[in-house]
Amino acid sequence: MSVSVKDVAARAMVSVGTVSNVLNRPDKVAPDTVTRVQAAIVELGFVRNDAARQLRDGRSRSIGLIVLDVANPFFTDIARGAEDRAAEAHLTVLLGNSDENTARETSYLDLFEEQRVHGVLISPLGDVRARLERLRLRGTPTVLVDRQTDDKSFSSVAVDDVAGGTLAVSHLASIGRRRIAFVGGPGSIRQVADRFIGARTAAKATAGMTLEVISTDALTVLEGRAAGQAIMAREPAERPDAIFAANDLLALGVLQALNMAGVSLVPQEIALIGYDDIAFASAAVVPLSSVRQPSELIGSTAVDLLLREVAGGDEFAHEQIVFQPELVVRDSTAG
Amino acid sequence: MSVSVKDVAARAMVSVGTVSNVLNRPDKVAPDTVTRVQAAIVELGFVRNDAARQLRDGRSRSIGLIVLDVANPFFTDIARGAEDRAAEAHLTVLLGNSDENTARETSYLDLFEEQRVHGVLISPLGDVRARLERLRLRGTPTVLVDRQTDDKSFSSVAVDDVAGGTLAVSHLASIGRRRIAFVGGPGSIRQVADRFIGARTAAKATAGMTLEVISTDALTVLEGRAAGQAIMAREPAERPDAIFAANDLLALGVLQALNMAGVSLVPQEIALIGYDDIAFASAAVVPLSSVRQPSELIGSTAVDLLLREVAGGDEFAHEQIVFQPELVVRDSTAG
DNA sequence: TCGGGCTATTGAAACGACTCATTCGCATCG
DNA sequence: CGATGCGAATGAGTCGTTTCAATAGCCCGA
Repeated sequence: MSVSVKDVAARAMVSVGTVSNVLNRPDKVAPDTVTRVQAAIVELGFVRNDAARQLRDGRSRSIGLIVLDVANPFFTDIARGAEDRAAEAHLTVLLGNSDENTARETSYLDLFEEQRVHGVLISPLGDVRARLERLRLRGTPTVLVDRQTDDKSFSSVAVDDVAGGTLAVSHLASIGRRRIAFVGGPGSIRQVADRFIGARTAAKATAGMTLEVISTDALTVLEGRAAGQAIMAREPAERPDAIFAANDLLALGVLQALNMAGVSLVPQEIALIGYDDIAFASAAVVPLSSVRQPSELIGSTAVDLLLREVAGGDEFAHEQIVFQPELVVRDSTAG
Repeated sequence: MSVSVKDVAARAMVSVGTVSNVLNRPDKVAPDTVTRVQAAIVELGFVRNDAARQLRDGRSRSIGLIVLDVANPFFTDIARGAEDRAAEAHLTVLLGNSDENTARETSYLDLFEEQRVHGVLISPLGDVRARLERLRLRGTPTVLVDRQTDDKSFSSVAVDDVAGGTLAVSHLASIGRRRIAFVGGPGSIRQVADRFIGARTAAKATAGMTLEVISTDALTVLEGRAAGQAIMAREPAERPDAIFAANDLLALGVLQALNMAGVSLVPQEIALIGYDDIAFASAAVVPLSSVRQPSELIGSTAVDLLLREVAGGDEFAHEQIVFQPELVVRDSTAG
């Protein structure tokens, strides 16, 4: 059925070893032999069988990436950064979407383990530490993405979410807002928790500021809309005068809800700021203020760290890289 | 290093064949043997090596999906639909992003071929027919996504883009617009070409309607913004009174540009309609009218067709499925 | 007690590429 | 003319799983 090195060897009248050499170290083979073998390859339409290669050297040429939500441009940007850097190292990225669901997260880890993946990049959801330790014992290193570890046992690439939260709420304070609502959840997601901590810090530092939490079940446009509707259901006096949403998807949802109410409340009545600065933020009903993270850079850096771990072996000092977020002010927090 | 069936067999004091049977047909094995083997598996932390399985049965348990742009929510939706359906059949989806770039497209096809992928779903860019024929000869069927074939030699799932184009422009006509601009490109992308054809048809059917083309190099927010700026650079009298953008990303970009100009021109001066109805369309500065496609359904249907081809063997009658698009009217074409 | 009919288990072969110790052929040198 | 050195080519063995024909063991009926 499928053409194998053996067929190529037969046709070129050389041994399989030579074919393999032509494929992998052509300089070790006499020029005319190379030509002959390559001709045979073309004539027969030979294509390497990756499974056989993988079997032989015990690991695949892919790295697994598990993100919380592919529908979130922040993560597709990370994926793109990772993919580009991986391609330079002749590696492929397998993209898994945990969808903020631990079962899916686990099932992707299972898959990656069966595939003997080169390494794993993960934006973890549940408590996967034990799992990752096991992978490491097997020789598959992990880099945590968008998350710092408490201990130093893993490499990680993250953005300082506490600082980001502070950035957002300080900004709201600076435009005179005092009754802040934090929209986000579940709190088990570390990014959400940290952004809230940062927000709380800033709130405490501001005289007369109150901070309430409106919690959501996921970081999606839909959940944001629900939160926005809950706010609009209140008496106007009971509403916050500023909202900090844990990410842009939520913020856009909130914005939709506030706008469906008819009058345009943002930013006069209610200021709104999101997080991630996805491409759509600037195109929103009211261009959205946000906290920008260097997403592609996160992805490519994660791959760099991973490759370093792969090369370094066990006795590698894990590295924790933390980027700083950046405030982006637009109309939604004007005045 | 890695634990193999052999180790499990030794520990459970059975043969490797029996371990394999426990893994694949536990009903053929005596109950207490099953228990013993499973215990050994847990104790040793055995995980199947996928490469070896693939090598054995000649193909992987993945299907390859090549899309034009992962940053476009339309395609991530398709991917999600495909992934869910594939998971039901215990298959994985490898997502490749051609980025509207034939070199990348080819390189993903190479990769999938080396991986002996189960089948390929592709939203083709260049002329890949020959390539796909070759894959088919190797036993790897293809389903074209978001594209109908001219001949009937491939299965395909598509949406009637000509109808969609007509839908959009007829709608613009119905709200009294006559000087239409079509923003889109490159024309080599079939979706773009078809939507334009549909637009032209509708334009011709409308008395006094003119249709100009403002062409772009890609279907991105950035390109859309450039097109919008080009329009704003004109004398107001020279500007169109309605814009049909080939997709929502472009439309959002155009919208940004028109809005940066300060005054809010949409929809009074210029009506705007996009295509795809991505989730962000309704959250735009001016909620965007669009033409909706059933994206997740496209993805899952494509996998269905693919599986049918895999099962059906060579003598399978290829199926062409065409969905109808649907007009979604929002503020950007109000009045 | 022997044989037939079961079920449970075995173990070797096969999948395809890669590696590496070995061999081959040839030219150069003493 | 034999020894030495060197580049080129070889081919068996390996990776881990699955398959399948063959075997082992067992019970039951004749």
